[in-house]
Amino acid sequence: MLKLSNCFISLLYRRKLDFDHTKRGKNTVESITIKDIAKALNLSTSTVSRALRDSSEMNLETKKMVLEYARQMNYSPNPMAVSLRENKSKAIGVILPEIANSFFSQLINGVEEVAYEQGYHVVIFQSHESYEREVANLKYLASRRVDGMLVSLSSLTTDLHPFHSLIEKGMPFVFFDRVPASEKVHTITSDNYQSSYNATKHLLINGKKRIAHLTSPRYLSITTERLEGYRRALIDHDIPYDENLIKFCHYGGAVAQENEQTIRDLLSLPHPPDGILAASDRLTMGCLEHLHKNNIRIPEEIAIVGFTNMPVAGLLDPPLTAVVQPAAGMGKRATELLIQLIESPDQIKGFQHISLPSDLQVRRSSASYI
Amino acid sequence: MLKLSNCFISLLYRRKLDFDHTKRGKNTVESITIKDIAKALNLSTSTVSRALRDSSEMNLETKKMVLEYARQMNYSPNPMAVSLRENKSKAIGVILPEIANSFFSQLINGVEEVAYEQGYHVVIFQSHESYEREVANLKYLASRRVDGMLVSLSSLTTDLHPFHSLIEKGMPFVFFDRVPASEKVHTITSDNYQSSYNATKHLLINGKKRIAHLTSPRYLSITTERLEGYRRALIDHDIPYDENLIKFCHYGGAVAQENEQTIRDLLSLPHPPDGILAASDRLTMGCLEHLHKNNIRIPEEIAIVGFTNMPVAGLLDPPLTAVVQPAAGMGKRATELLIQLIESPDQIKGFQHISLPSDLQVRRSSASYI
DNA sequence: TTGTAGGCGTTATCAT
DNA sequence: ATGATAACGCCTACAA
Repeated sequence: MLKLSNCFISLLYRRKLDFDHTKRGKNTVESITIKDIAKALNLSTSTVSRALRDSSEMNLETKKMVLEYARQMNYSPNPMAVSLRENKSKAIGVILPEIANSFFSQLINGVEEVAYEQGYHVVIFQSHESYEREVANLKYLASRRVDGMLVSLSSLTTDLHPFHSLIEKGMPFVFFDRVPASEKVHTITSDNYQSSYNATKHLLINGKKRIAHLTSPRYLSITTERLEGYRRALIDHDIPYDENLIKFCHYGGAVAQENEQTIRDLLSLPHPPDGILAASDRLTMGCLEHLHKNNIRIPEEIAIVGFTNMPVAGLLDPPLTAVVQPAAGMGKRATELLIQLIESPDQIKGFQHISLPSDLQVRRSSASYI
Repeated sequence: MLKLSNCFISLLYRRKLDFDHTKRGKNTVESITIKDIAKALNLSTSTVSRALRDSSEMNLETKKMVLEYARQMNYSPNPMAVSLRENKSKAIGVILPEIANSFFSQLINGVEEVAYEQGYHVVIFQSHESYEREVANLKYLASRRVDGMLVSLSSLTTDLHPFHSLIEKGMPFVFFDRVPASEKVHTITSDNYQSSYNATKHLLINGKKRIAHLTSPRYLSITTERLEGYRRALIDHDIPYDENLIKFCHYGGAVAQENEQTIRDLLSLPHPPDGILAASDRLTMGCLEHLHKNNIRIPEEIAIVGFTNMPVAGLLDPPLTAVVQPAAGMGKRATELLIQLIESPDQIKGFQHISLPSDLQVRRSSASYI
């Protein structure tokens, strides 16, 4: 039986000097391997491996010794070797429009929470609302062999072929928020129809009669769902639906110029709106900025309700009525589902379509009495 | 010479069915390997490898054939195998307090831009201002064998040993924004002293005489630098430095309760401040919220200047005078330096300390005439 | 109970 | 010009 001394620890991560048989990456941090442990304890690598995997078919003494030594040496298995063997990377790829956005960064928080808990790491890519970059990210993540992907589509994505071809090849996918219209993918969304209905109804109840809807491109399903909620609320309150009041923004708000132009168009209508329902952070802020610039009183002349997760909504001028989506919750649910798809796909029958409730936070931008 | 038919493409990512000699991860996406190419073209793996690496010592015809086939099959090398062999992961670890924060998410944008350009991927971890989580992330990233790390310290970090021990073992590190006071690390910061000096001077010029400074814990170097700028501006304007007006927030603004209490303490001083310089998003918003709640007029009763990168600063009530840090630029510079440290450390002599200029955007919260 | 051998995908070295 | 081999670190079927 070997006696283990504490000085073992000092060997940890030593740089190997006997290292010239091949030109490897220099200046890399070297860690202890199973082979090192085996050598040190006069065992074979398989025995060490067994001990570390806590096999039952072995001498308890040996196992204890190995585990103790490994602990002292701060051993941790080389993830690259494990990945290579298992043909999985324990990594999840995330593709979304941008992270400098309250909604998406909260979403990522939810993703990370679940992922790290389950031993996955998260690799984040931004499409910046560009279809090309989205597809490039997709390819790169596939080539990096991530175990699964979470995606929120760019506002410009219409061709879903690249996604479907990966799905067919067996890559697990879950879409959230900006999901494809197709029924044949897993999706996590917030209750777009209902929250849009409620927001519109709220404006109507506050006496607004010409409510504009500023939204993302029409081929996104969140757009059509929100539009439908908006439309239904109008119908339920006997207000005519006017197509001139619906503005689809190609870049989903990412391009300031487009926002500016759209809002200007809206305000210069022969019969301009007295209320606006804006479908994203950017669109909402664009509105606010433009109304400020033109000294239009909010909500008296024009009321605003915006989809936004910004924590400062209440500190804006005026305090902003907001549809707050359960971003972190959506990230968590999506990740839970994805990991299930990765680890036990047979348990999941059919395609999941999960919808979580949003929260309408009423403030002064839509209700002058507050 | 083999003739290549287009149907090769359909083989891509096929699921291998002859796959029972060992229990591998099921349901994984299988990709084409060098071995597959070799078999298909009746070559050895070494020849294929050589062709793919564009070796000059080989038949041009063969090379062309291999490359064409690989292209058709959409071959991409298995990064796990490459990593294992090269003992490097082409991954950069990032640890920072939180991503749901304009400054940090812009910082990440900068990091990603450079990293992906250079073929690295970025793995992001949040400390959520907890020292324990920070250290746990550090260990995890080390065990994942990232090639280098970018770190912005949690507000509670005082013990830098875990970092230094990794640095000694050869792990490349670059700190940004919240950097250790030590001279013996690479750092990227904004010009904390100067921007704080300018902001304070701006308040003084606008007639404020009792300026409070709401800031992060005192052992962070950004705190001492900003404090020094503030102090110097007071001295230069013959205003006495009053310790009661300096409030260090243990959690750097992350805990709303602490912010609230701190601001309340400040306002209930026998001689309360008429101006506040707040050192972070959270602290600034905490102030704003509290002043709103108590109907204190900004800037007449109390003026505010805040360090913040929020794009909506100008839409707040009142529009907020902001010290805007070059977040994306800091991320880029940090990543460039880190990649240099990883790939050619010999080129870098001594420790780099890069400081980038901030921008003071004057709005109504500090200047009633605007 | 433990050791040996082979393989995951890639590439450098040596041999042909 | 090309092929065989070994090695990166880990795991496991099989042999001892």
